[in-house]
Amino acid sequence: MAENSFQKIYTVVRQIPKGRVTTYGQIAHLVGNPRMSRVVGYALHVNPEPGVIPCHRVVNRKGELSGAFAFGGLGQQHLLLEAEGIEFLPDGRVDLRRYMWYGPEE
DNA sequence: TTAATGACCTATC
DNA sequence: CGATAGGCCATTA
Repeated sequence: MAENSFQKIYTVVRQIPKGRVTTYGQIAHLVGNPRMSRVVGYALHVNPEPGVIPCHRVVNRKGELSGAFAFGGLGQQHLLLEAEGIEFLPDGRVDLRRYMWYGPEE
């Protein structure tokens, strides 16, 4: 099935521990294709199962969340991440140095 | 099947 | 340091 790639991405995103964030490139790396970063964004864009897939824990390389949020907006993103204990920098980004999730190894 | 698009990343000017 | 260009992969039309 062509959705295999998507399924893998959703699985990885679902495995993200609470109170932690990761980047599209990192997810792509966990999926097995470090260059699938764009496809990762596309997979979350369609977001076939909102509420099940914590897209708010997926940020870009800078630590910023994508402008198009399928959950309800950046406001929801801010609340969700804050509710998980994540602090936001004055720039509106997340501190990847502390909350960057490097994989199921933890 | 070909062409175009995209919630990205990296390199260069 | 900030902005621009190109590249990579999969999905959709």
